[in-house]
Amino acid sequence: MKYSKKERQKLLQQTIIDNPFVTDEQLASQFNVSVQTIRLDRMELSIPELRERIKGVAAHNFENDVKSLPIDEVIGDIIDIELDERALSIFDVKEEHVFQRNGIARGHHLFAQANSLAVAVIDDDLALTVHSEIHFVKPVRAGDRVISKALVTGKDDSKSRTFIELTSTVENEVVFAGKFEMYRTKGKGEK
Amino acid sequence: MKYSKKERQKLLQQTIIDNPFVTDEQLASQFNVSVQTIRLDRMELSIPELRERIKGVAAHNFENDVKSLPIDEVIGDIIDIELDERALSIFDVKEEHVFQRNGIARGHHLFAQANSLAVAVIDDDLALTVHSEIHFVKPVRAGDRVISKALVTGKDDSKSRTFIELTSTVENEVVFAGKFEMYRTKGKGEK
DNA sequence: TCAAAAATTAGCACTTGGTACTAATATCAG
DNA sequence: CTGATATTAGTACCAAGTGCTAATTTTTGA
Repeated sequence: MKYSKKERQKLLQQTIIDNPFVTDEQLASQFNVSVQTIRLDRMELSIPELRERIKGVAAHNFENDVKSLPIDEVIGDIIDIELDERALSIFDVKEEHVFQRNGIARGHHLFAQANSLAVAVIDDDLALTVHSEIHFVKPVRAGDRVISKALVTGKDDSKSRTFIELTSTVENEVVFAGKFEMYRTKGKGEK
Repeated sequence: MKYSKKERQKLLQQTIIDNPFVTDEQLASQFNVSVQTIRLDRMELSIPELRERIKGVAAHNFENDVKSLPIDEVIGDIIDIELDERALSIFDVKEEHVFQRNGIARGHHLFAQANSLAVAVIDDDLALTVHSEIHFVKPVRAGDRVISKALVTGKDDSKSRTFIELTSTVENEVVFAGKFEMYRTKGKGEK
C-alpha cells in the first residue's frame, strides 16, 4: 500500500535527515513513486537537492573544524581558557554516559572531560598525560551538568612537565578531582 | 610570472586543503593556467574532484558525530574474566582514537578501557571507581592492539572497597599502568 | 455519478563540475 | 634543432539535478 502524500512527505523528511546522502532516485524507489513526485515533494518541503545538502553538511563541518581544531579533540565544551593558566569546560551528562543499572555516570567520561581539558590548557602543539591521580568524589547522573576547572599549578621545564589540578563540580559540589602530570614537547611561548 | 609545475602543484595542494570547496575553474584562473592543466595536476596528486572532496568532508563529519566518544558501556572486548580475581580485554586503537597531529592515542581511551575492565571484574551489580592513580608509560598509536589485564589485589569489606592493579600492554610492552580503588554495594557472593 | 481539482507521471532541454580520451601547440633542455 | 615535457583545446559522456510543459490518474465534492 502506498502512503498518502502527507505521510510520504513526513517520512521523506525524516529519511533525508537520517541520511542526507540519499538521491531522489533511491527515494523514489523506496516510496514507490516516480522521481518527479519526489522532486515536487522536496520543493514543497523546501528540501535542497543532494549536492546542496552534502555541501551544507560539509560546510558546517568545515567551519567547526576551522575554529575548533583544538577544541574538536576535547570532550565537553570549553567555555573559557587562558593558556598555561586555567581552563573551564562544560559537559552535559546524557543517558548514554551512565550505567543503565543505576544511572550513575561511568567514570571514564568524567576522566575524558578532565583529561581533555588538561591537554587543552597547555599552550603547546603536543601535550600528553604522563601520570594522574584521581578521585571520584560523588556520583554523577544523567542530566547533570559537570563543570571542570583546570588550574596549572607548576612546571618543570627541564623535564618538560606541567602540573595541573583539576576539579569537576555539579551545582557547586565537587564530584571529581585529580592531579595531572603532563608532558609537552615545547616550552611556553616557543615556536 | 607563472609558477613552475612543481610550485603550482604544491600551492594547489595547499589551496585545496585550505578550501576543499574550490572548483577547477577557480583554480585555473587563480594560477593562470587552463582548466585542463589543473585536472592533470589533480590527477598526478591524486586529488579527487570537488564533489568527492565535499562528500568526504561531509561523511567524515557524519561519522565523527557518531563515534567521537565511547558511547558503549564497555570499552574494549573482554576476552577472559574470573570474577573478583582477574580479567583481560582487548582494544584495537583506530584512527579516531588518536590525535590527528601526532598519531598518539588520547589518554582517555586507554583509561576508558582500563576503567571498564576494573568495573567488570568486580562481582557485583554496581561498582564505582573511587580513586585511581595511573601512568601513561608509552605512547600508543593507531593500529596497536592494547591488552589490558586487571588483577584484584585486595579488599576492605568494612568499607566495601576492592583494589585492582591494572596493566595495559602492546606487544608485551607496558603502555599504561594503574591502581584502582573501587566501591561496591554488596560483598562478594552476596545476592 | 461526473466534472473539476489535486496529485502523479512523463519527457525534454539545460546546468554544474566534472571524467576520459585524443590531438594540437608551446616550452625547455641538451 | 630536435625530442621530451608541459600545456591547452576540444569532444563525448556522466550524475544528479532544475525548469518547464503536458498528459494521465486519483480524489473529492456537489
